[in-house]
Amino acid sequence: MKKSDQTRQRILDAAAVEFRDRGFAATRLVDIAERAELQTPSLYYHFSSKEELIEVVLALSVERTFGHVKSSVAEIPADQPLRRLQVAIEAHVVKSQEHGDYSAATLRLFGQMPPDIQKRLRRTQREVGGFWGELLENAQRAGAIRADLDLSVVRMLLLGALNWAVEWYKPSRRLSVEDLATHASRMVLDGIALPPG
Amino acid sequence: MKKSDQTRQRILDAAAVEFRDRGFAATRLVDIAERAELQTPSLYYHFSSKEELIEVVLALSVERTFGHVKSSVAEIPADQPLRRLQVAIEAHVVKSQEHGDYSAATLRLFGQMPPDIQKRLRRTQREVGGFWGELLENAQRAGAIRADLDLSVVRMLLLGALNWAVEWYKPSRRLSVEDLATHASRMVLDGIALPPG
DNA sequence: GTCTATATGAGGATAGAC
DNA sequence: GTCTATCCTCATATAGAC
Repeated sequence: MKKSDQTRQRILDAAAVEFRDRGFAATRLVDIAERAELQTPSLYYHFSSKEELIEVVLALSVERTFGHVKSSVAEIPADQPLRRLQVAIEAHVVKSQEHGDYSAATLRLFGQMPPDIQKRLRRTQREVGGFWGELLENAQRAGAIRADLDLSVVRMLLLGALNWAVEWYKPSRRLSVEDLATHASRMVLDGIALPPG
Repeated sequence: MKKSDQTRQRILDAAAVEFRDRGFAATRLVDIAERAELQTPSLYYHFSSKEELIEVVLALSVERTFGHVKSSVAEIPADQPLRRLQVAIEAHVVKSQEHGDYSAATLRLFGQMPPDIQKRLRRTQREVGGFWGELLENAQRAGAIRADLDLSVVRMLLLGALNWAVEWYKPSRRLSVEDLATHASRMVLDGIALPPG
């Protein structure tokens, strides 16, 4: 890796944290520069504007998590649709926590980005939505999911629960990321109520 | 209601929309003033600063939804803990959608507010958390919820799914708010998977 | 690649009339 | 209560040296 790439990475990591904590407009380039340990104008060697910075942060966030979800699911045979769903849920939780700064920044800022930025990012978002939609549809067609559920609603409730975890989860001895992921998949798939009887 | 109160309400409604769409720092007082149909300096007759405005929006948001949840749950006997939980979930969904501008603004901006504002608002947040925690604990003690679940994790996953709905749900003939609420309670309580067999 | 120095525009807040 | 006019601070972005 070239030195330039390392600096670029440092800037992005710093930007993710600052954007998450302060929001887009309130984040000053000098905050990002300080965290990345260089001077403000040096940022412009790597990025052409503050908007380009946030756009890269948001794009990386989604791509990383989704990439891991896709590859994890690919390892499970298609004839185990419920197991595929479980793996997807747990992979999503684990990976989004792994770069939680980026995930949380995306969660908070995406909806506030100017329309042109949102438009470019929505391409990936649709791809993600389509992938989860297929996972759910395949499971429902196989009779593994209740037939009377609206899967687009389920998908959004599900992703809401998972994505929101970056807002509150902090790794601890009591609750590992894997425990969190397991709780998520169990709640969504089996529910929290004890089956009657 | 005095005229002053009406204007105050118009300003708050306008502020919720603008803050939600642009974030705190990027929202200009002139945007809020235009939406509320007055001039920028007139805002200062009703509020002493931009920060006071956001703080009132955030406080109102949580109080309204939580107030409705509490009063809805109070109508259900304590010996039906699962039913109480279901009612709480559905009340939370319905009421948070009812003033969706405020809810979405809170969802996006709370974590970005300066520490002193967050601190003051956390009092109510803890109250809300405690209430949901008791709902879950009572149900678990009554044997209605799986004994091996960490209820604080369940609570946060659950509220994440519900709160995130203000980001994506739009009322339609196909899916009423009540349908959304039902889907949420069913997913959380019973899960989406068909019981085996 | 990173720096110092600076131009420039914008928005929160106040003064004071009506 | 709401207005017009204005102050003053501050942050993005650029110029240009090293």
